[in-house]
Amino acid sequence: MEIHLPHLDSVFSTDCVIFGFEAGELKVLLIERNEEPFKDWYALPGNIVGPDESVDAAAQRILYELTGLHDLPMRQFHTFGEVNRHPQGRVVTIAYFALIRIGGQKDLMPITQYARKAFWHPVNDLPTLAFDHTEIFKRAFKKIRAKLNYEPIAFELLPEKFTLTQLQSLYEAVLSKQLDKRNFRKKMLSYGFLKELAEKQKGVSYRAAKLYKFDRRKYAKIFQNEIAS
Amino acid sequence: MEIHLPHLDSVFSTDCVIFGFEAGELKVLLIERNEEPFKDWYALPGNIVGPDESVDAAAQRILYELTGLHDLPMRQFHTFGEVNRHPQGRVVTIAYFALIRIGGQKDLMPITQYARKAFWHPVNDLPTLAFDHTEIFKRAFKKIRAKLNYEPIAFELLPEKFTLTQLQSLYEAVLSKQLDKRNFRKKMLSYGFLKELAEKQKGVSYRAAKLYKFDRRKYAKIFQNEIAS
DNA sequence: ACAAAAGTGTTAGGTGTACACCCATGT
DNA sequence: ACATGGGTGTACACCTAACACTTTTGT
Repeated sequence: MEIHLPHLDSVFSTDCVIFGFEAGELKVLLIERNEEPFKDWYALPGNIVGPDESVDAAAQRILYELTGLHDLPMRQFHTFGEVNRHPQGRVVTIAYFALIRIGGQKDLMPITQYARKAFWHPVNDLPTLAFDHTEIFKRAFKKIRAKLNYEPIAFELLPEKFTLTQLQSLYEAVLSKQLDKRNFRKKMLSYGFLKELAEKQKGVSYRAAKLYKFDRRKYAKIFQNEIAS
Repeated sequence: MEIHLPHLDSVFSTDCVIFGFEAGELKVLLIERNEEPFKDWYALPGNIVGPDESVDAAAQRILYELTGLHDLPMRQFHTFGEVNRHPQGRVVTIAYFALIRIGGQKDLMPITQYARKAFWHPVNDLPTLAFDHTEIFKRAFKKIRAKLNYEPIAFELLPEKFTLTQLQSLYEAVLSKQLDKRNFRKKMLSYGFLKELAEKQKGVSYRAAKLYKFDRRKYAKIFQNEIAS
């Protein structure tokens, strides 16, 4: 076929909004940039998509290069297409989010020189970020707040074994509101996808709480009607 | 600043999934392509985004050029970034959907030669579409089915004045299931955002139904808490 | 013994769902 | 008069939200 695409000096990038939960606070993964533009600024991990990789694959690669994290279940949530969002030219960015356990992957370590460091920052009281990353972050935050109520994303943020109080404090942190302890427990347990373990919490100076884990298999069974589409 | 973006021979496009409701059926707006690739195929209205326009603006322009429709409230819902989705090179597409009243804008008329014609097609029993447009359509359809339950999108599809039976048959068409008439009416009216008009249906050979219209102002008042973010 | 968090039930109000008949109108 | 869709109420099951005290454990 002899027809060619128009040449446009345009590129796409991906930006990743990675959430974690630590010390009762919701946090987001930032990098300190080591390249122009916005050198020395804080930013979301993001970079240009290569010509021979899918956007989904690029998001994985770029996150790895900038933070050392790999194989996260990232989900695209919005594409930002304003003409002047990047100072050097036309860059449309496809934004992704993911939620992870901070404890599990503590080794944040940029692989390339684009980032000087990668670190967790509480979502409240974020500094101004490079590019339009503040806007991107806000949209992601809004998205996960909404999803918390109808998808089991909370368990991606918690350790594999957790107490009901930890689960509740995560909900409270994300939603920014207090919840009733009895109602919260009743409701969570009523779903039937939490598996009570024989084990208990250790190393606390008060009555140890039962540990639970999220039973993905049961969840799938319970909600298969909704998932079918 | 002397730094330049890498040159990549890549472009972005937008594709629009426009839904309409007519004769008790949900329909989608297609074009018949008049250019390679996929000349003579049916496709969603879509084309390349220009270098100096935002992606949102491009979606409006392109829809207008291919179908004659303008100023629709289009909403981005997903970006398709596979490497080989376009036979001529790397094209990432940002997909939009909108819902409109078919009656109001009957004059479908391509402005450019890219499309030979534009027409409504029932969503059930769609032919195979160009590119990955079948996949794009499916995702849009899934999205509006979900949204129907928590956003007032139904009223974008109906004429300004409608009967409760029309509203119900729209819900039934989109969700592909029967609803209980009494419960449906009770629920809709209980929201308080439907304004009962003095007027009645005309030209029917049976008891004429009351006409209602969607009161956007009341809706906003009722749901301002949810909308606030 | 005290401090700290774990754990536990009941009630009242509201919401979703199932279900069947008479009414108004045009022909 | 008849055919067609318009319009209406009740009962039961379930879910939500409000609310406070006892129990366990480590120090």
